[in-house]
Amino acid sequence: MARVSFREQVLQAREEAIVSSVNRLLAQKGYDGMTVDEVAADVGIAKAVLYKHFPSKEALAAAAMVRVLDRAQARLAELAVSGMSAFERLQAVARWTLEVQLAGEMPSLPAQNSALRAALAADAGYMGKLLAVSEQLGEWITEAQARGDIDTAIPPEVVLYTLFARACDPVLGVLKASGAYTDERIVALLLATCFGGLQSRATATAARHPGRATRAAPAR
Amino acid sequence: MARVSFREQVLQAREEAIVSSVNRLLAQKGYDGMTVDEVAADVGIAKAVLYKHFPSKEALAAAAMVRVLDRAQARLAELAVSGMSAFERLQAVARWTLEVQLAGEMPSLPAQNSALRAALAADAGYMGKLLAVSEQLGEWITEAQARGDIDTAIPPEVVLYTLFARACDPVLGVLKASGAYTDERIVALLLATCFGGLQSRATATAARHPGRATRAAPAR
DNA sequence: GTCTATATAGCGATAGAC
DNA sequence: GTCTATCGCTATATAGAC
Repeated sequence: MARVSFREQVLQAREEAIVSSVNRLLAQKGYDGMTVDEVAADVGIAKAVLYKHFPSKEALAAAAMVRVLDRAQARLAELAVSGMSAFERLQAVARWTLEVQLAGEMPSLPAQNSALRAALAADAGYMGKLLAVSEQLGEWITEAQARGDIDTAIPPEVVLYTLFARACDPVLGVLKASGAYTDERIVALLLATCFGGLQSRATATAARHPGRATRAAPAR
Repeated sequence: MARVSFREQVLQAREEAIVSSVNRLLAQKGYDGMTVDEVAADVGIAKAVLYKHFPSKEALAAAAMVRVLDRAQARLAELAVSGMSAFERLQAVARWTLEVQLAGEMPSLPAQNSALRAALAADAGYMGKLLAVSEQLGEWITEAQARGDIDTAIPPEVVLYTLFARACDPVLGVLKASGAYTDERIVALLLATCFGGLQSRATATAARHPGRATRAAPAR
């Protein structure tokens, strides 16, 4: 039957608490900076207990990534029935990732760490979620391109990677640390640079006509 | 006198070899992934000798960063007398950083590592170079904005940070690893997304007229 | 089942031999 | 002056007490 014992509920609640701590610590200090002792102390349990739930530090990171992908999927599901255009949905997703980052809840993993990346690639749950999210976004990207809202000269997967990269763009942290901008303004600025680029619209339009060379190098 | 002994020349040459190795290893494995033993082995000297030249691993990283900033400064000096517009010079700088990254010669430091960041902030050579490069770029940015080539709604320092961030954009590594693009095309694509944004020009122009909401959120 | 205490290993940094 | 050998510390992971 589907009956879940009280004991199992307690265990699951603690697991959630662990993943939540890992998520925040990964956002604050990154993977290499986070220690397992710290996680145990933050959750309020002994390290040995932590290892009863998760077999390794890599598994902890994977669990945190799965949770953030779960949340992303939930946000995608909301947007799917929102009546927004594909382009607006993509912007809304980008905005959401920036807000998660501002809230200090976006786990950051090192770009290059062969052991960790191998562990993540071997995690079926992580890879499945990542694929599902990527496919949904890919659909919206091609739709936005078909409607003429996203530059068709950019391959869809490059658009996808660009959006993923913006979800952990260090510029947000720098702007936040400078203290010169409100959170709202930071989000607006980063969305503008991501979707609109640095170039002014006037220049971009003028560059469409041959004879001038001020436009950014075309994506051949 | 300015006479430099043969011995000192040898020491300086070795120092250059050390920094060169550190630079490449930082680009390959990142700061946390790089070990001092590895550096010594790569240079072909004993670790103790390494510590005669540089007092710590952090100092090694700082030296590598100073060297890359030196090279950036040299490139800026070339561009300053090139006859290009400010906007074109900024694009040329961005292109150069992408090419350095493609060549596997862009050292990558962790975004969050208090000890390392403190050491870098305390390094006068590093901070001086960083300031000099930033100021030169800042001049070009404001000039490009005055000429209407860069969006004036974006504060100059945000443009600066965006360019710095593109110099270590992980998207380049992903595209390179996919093997689906030539180096030239990768550079073209990343320059296009950075300066031109994801949005198509047609949509961007249409959005200038009120009544539609397809443009990226304006930078208020 | 939970915690204390420890095993094990890797890395930054150094002392001492030649 | 250069290298071998090692120290000391930290962090992941585990065994055994209660």
